[in-house]
Amino acid sequence: MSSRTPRDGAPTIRDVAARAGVATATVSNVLTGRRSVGADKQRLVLEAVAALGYRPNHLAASLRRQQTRTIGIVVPDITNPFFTAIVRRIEEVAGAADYESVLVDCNESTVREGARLRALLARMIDGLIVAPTEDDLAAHAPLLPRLPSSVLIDRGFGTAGFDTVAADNNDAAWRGCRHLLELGHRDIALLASARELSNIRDRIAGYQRALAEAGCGGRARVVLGGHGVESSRAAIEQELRRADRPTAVFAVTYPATLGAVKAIRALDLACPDDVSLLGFDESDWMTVLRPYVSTILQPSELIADRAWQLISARLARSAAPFEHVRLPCMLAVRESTKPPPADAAARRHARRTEARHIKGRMIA
Amino acid sequence: MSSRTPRDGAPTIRDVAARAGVATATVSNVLTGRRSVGADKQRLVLEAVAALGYRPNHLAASLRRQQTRTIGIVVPDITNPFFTAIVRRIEEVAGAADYESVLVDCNESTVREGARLRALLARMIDGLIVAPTEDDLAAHAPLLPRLPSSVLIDRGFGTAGFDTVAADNNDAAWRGCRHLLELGHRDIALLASARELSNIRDRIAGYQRALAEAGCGGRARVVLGGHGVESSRAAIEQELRRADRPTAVFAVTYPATLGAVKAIRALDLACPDDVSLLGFDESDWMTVLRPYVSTILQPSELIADRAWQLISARLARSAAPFEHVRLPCMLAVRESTKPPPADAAARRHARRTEARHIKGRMIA
DNA sequence: CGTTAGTGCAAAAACGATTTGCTCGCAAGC
DNA sequence: GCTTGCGAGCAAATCGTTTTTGCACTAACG
Repeated sequence: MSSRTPRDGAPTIRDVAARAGVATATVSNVLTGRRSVGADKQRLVLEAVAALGYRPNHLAASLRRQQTRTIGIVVPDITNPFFTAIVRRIEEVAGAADYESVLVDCNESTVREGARLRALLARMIDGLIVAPTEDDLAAHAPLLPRLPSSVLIDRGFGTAGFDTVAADNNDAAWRGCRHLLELGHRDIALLASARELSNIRDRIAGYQRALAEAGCGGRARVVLGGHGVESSRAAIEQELRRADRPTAVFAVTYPATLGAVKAIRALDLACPDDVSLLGFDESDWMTVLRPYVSTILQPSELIADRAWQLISARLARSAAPFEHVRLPCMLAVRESTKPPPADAAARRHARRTEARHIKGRMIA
Repeated sequence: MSSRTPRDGAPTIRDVAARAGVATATVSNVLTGRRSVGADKQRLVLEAVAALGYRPNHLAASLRRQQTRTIGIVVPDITNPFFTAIVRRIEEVAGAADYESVLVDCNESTVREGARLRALLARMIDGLIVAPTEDDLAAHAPLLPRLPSSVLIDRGFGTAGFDTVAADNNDAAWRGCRHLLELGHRDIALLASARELSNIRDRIAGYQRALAEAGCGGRARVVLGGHGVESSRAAIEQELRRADRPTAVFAVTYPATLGAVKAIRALDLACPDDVSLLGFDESDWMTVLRPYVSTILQPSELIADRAWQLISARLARSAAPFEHVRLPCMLAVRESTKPPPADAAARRHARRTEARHIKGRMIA
């Protein structure tokens, strides 16, 4: 009956207008509420909409309005519960604001990140929340001018020109390290992934700061284990095999934490009797693991919330100066961190006096 | 210089055409390769594209072509590693085929699922891969006619008219239960989430089938613990508190598995000495948990791959009859399943004779 | 009583691509 | 030599909305 009822079946705004006997503009106004419409026409339109089961084509609206109500979420590894939680939360709050989220998992690969970012930008997404695989987004320089309003989360803060949201990594690592120092540890190995990430750099810095304040600035042992569980395990296992093995391991990454647990298991070391372990992030399974590992908890949901807030503001054309949010972490002291074994203290003492003996006045 | 160089900066196909001195149709033909274009014009267009840094607006193309090269992925809980793996894989293979994935996490809520599905459909996505929160998609009946080519994964196979991909749940549960039976267990509790899900129903059926084959059809104990870890823990804990507690627990869900571990811990039962545990799905953390829990491994990546294949075919307008793929699971026997304790056998014997005594000939 | 402001509606112009005809040469076939 | 066919290229229509513009009509104000 109406001018066009093609096989794809979806009625258009014109069908509605025709059926209601009004202009398409009126239908649009009724539906969007941008301009007032007389009560009678309003009723006619609504009836026609209901009768036809009309649902506006979001694509056409997006094209016209030049905004898609879609954001991109780019993470290096959705398998990491820290990112899983963030993705989940962002999807939730964005969805509540009627924004769709398109997901990209780059698998910690910069080239994949570039390719997928390119594809994303062609879609005219309105905003982007990204945890980059590298610290310098300039790796994707040709894309940068095209970037919609974006928020960087967790890492990659080497590139200026974005809002950023992250845990207060420096403080978190500082507090974690202090906790170990207060227990009496002096040989604390830090197990991190890679120095190219701003969050990791901050964590290393916090660790070193705590060490320096305790007068052990020279004892920093930073072990780089890469992004995976296995590479982390291998790296820290090697460190734990040494005669002067650390009395405590501070793993500052989720995979590193699991890697450290595995290494300690593999070497048949007792935790925390032989070696203390402090981790980063959390898995439900930790609650049933003995010892229940002490860990630093990042406020992942808060990070997601703030990221969404910032993107929201930018979407509303805010031209406020870039914000750099740092959220405090929680140190959860559980069972895996205890004072170092007595013989370790003795060993340390021996080594120290020996060193004094050798280097003589040089330490003074 | 060109007719329009607005502040949003993005050059359009018209800008390219103007600069190259050709019609927009020619630019389109060069870029899409649908029709042949003379070598000279081709060069001109390509130069103009490069000079302007032109990137086609995917939105406009989608509107015209009536396809967005976007699929939706709807899962009940992305926090569950089974779904995390699937989402990750689908995003990967879809991305490789230049499809974007928009993610929806329904948090096991049907109303949220409906709302988000509605929003998704308005976007003209080309395909949908969904693991529904309920068995019957008819809960969202008004949406059904609008559904693009969709594949159901894991569950919700109560609704006809879709391709489906899942683990062979019946067989998996059968094999799991047989494993426990062969170890000598006769009191095996099945910890599941809810009967409304086809996958759960299949698992229950497989469990019951194995029991029946072993002649213990009457001993089925199905415990329903809901979707969460805590509710599962509470449910199975209650069961384990009973005097005639089961000698083995078969948790057929990822959260149920963790819940069962927690319950066993909470009751201070020894696993597998007091009670055996067989789980479903897997977490990296299991490898460091003692006992290393035996479990059923679903082929999540294969499920994702097959789902994408099916969607792919439908996107290419295949009108083949609906396919129902069932993929075999792997039973990983590790440390948490052992023969039942001797006294349990004794108890069982006692109970049986007692029952005989009471019921007399009735059993015969 | 004339002017202004305000309201409600229809028509038309975006949005930025793809696709459909149509024209124009030019070469091959009869 | 005339027609047929084909490859190239262009103008215009199209996808389905939103938004602007212009018109007609009413109410209020000077």
